[in-house]
Amino acid sequence: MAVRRSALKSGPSKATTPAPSTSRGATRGQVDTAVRSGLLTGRFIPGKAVTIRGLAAELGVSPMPVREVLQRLAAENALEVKPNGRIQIPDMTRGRFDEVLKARLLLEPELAELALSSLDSSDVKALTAIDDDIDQRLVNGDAEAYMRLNHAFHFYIYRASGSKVLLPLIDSLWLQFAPFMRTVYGRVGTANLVDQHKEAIRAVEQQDGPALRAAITADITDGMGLLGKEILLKA
Amino acid sequence: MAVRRSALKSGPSKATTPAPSTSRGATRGQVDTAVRSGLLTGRFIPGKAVTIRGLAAELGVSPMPVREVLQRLAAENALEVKPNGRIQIPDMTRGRFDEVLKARLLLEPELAELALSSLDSSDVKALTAIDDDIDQRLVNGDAEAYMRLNHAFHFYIYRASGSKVLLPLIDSLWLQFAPFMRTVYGRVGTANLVDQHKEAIRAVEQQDGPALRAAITADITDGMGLLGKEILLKA
DNA sequence: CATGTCATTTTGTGATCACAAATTTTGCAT
DNA sequence: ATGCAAAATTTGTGATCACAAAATGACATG
Repeated sequence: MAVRRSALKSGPSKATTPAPSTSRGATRGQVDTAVRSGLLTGRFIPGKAVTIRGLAAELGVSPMPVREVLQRLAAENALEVKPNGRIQIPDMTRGRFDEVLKARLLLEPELAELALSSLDSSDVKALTAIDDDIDQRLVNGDAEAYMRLNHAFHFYIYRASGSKVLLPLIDSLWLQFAPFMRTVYGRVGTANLVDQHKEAIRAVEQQDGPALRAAITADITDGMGLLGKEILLKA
Repeated sequence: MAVRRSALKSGPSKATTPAPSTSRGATRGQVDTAVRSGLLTGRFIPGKAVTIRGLAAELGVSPMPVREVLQRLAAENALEVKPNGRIQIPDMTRGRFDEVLKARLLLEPELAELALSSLDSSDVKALTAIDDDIDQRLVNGDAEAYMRLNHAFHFYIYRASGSKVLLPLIDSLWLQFAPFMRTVYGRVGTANLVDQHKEAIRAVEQQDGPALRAAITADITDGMGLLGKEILLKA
């Protein structure tokens, strides 16, 4: 049989270890990071099933840590456990989409404004670097890299807030809409995507709360509202 | 050794089975329901450790389903996995409290208004029944029953929305603040608690969206804002 | 009486197994 | 070919085990 395309381990096995690699929950952390980043970059297709043994084999670990990670992600509504126990990437529906959009608009501008005072000029530089990278990827049509960097941009801001409550909620939202957005980019491409990142960066520079809030709001509306609704109308 | 006080299996083993009891994830569903309701009624004390084997023994099941449920609840920030792997009820801090309050005020009025059109006169009756029950428990000082009923009141409304996104987020928030609120009620009692439930019911009767939103907002502010902040200032 | 050290116990983690349910494939009859 | 039943496979679940790390308690030493 032909080698099945792996949804994980994309690049040449990058040795990045955001999760503890040698301490208590080593393997679980590794699996968690792998699946999460896979979801956020759209390497999982909505509706497709995810099997414990399959993932375990792909990652070269035993089924145990995979079981726990999948349960964990199911609790965050990033995965769906069907009544027969099968686990799959949830399909996006119009209602779900509207709710995610609404929740994002409620929470993300709030957290961005909360983080504003913790961001200084060095952060502006970092954000600018990410945004420049994004512009590069957009013209190249590299949807996966775009999604990863767009996530990095937003969460660079949000994480600065030091939030322990709002941030996980937003995390859950991104995990829910990311796989669907990937399919959207697959249809319309990434070349003519627009974002409000430069406005956001300027707002950070000037420590302008309302402006940052407006930029994030506009960015969400542009990114999700315009594209997503159009696609979903066909369902 | 003396019989240790069990945090679960409170009453005379009520045969309520909200989760599937005979199908695929039977035991896991049972454990999940037990721990969740334990958290929501404040039978777990913040800072206290929760052990897998301990819970498994209490519930008469093997450690396996407990492991998965605890991971699941940790993903919802209802439990905290410390770096050494130990699991405990998170302590409430001032920052966390403010964030939960802020998130509740953003999400709950929104979802209530979203649910409004799905609520009819029969729901008004049900809500009134719950609220009458609450009034009874308040004077009797039954904090645990109060918490359970207050949760039932709010989520009766929220659930009517049919939400699959906002509702889980709010769920997570309640799991986070409930154990702390229980300790608050333990200090100040429940006799002089006030709520805006009757205003909420009237708003539902009249299908008045802004009024319902205002009632929920006021209820959250009264219930958490006033009491909680006072207690937390001592920390 | 305080304090550090060592043995004992507890605890989470990863692995493996057995089993039932569900899916998929196979094979046969129409 | 087409539909259908039965066999074979896959899959999630719960249980148990072995192991290392951590917490706890006992105890000796200052």
